[in-house]
Amino acid sequence: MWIDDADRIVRPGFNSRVHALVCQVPRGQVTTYGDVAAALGSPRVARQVGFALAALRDDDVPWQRVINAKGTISFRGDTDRGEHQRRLLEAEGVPFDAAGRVPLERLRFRAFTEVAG
DNA sequence: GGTTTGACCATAA
DNA sequence: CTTATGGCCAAAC
Repeated sequence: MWIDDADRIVRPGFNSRVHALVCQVPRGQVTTYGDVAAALGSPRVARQVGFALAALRDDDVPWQRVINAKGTISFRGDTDRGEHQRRLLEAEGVPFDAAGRVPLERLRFRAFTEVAG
C-alpha cells in the first residue's frame, strides 16, 4: 500500500516486490542489492533493486538497510543521501568501519533466502 | 516497440 | 589494493 496516492510510486511490479523484501529486513541488520535481487529470483537484477529503491519514498520503506555487496553505502553522487543513510543505520545499531563499511558478514539478513527456495 | 539508463556484481589485469 | 570491462533485467523515454 506504499503511497498509493503517488503518481509514479509503486506502480511498477518489480518495484513493489523490492519494497516488500526491504520491509522484511529487521532493524539492526542490513542486506545487499544482490541478496534482495536473488530473493526475487534473479541475482542479476541488483541494479533494478537500487533503481526501485530510488523510486520509493523514505517514509514507509527502510531502504537505508540496503547497501552494496562491499558493505559500503552507494549513492549517485549526492553524498547528502549517503550521509543520511549512514546516520539512520548507526541509529539502528549498525557499526561502521573506519573505511565506512559495515560487518556485512555479521549483519547480513538472509531470511528471504527461504522465499527463493 | 526500440533505445537509453541505472542507489550493482563478478571477473580480469 | 585499484582500474577497466561485460552482463543482466526492468523502468523510463
